[in-house]
Amino acid sequence: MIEGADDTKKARKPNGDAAQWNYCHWLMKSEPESRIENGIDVKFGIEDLKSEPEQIACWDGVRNHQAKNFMRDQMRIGHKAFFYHSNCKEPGIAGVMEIVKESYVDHTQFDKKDAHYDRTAKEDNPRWFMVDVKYVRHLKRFIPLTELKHYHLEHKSNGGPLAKIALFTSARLSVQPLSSEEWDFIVGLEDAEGLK
DNA sequence: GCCAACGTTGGC
DNA sequence: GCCAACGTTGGC
Repeated sequence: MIEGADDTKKARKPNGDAAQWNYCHWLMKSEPESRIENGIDVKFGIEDLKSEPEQIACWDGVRNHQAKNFMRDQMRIGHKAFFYHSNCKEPGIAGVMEIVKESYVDHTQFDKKDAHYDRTAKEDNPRWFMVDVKYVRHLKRFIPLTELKHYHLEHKSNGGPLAKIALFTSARLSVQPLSSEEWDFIVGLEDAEGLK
């Protein structure tokens, strides 16, 4: 069978919204600084991903249905994602990773010792899914949230690729889609000088 | 540490 | 199915 041939199920769109786009660029948030949740440190920054065997890790712990649906229904092998550092001293985009395994059951939902244990999840009817990501590279420079916000506000007023970026229009979503225009604009920033 | 924004829960 | 109360996210 051809890879991804059973797309009827995986590619179905929420609410049958015909206007929904199928994305192939993503932004995924993780916390690079130590924080204890349910007695467990949830720290996982881009350096932690880089240190993993083969620089691959499962993106576990997502406990929001919209974020999960993006991973389960739309993320495909080869898609690129920004590694975003959240809830830290300097929030922003640190680097690029690649999806290397499509969605499968997030085992941590059944693990009482995990920070994101979900007592309502049942083994025969899992609620949460994850993908595997591989470190690709750091951006040539860290792109701080403040800079992205600057362009977002400017583009909202005068037009531009970041006018509707989910980072600000769906700020709390931990797995976000980006249009190709948004992606390209942000990648282009690494060669520009940061804002003073 | 504060708290605004927003997602989830549960009573009715 | 509404919506108030509550919980979480995440910038500041």
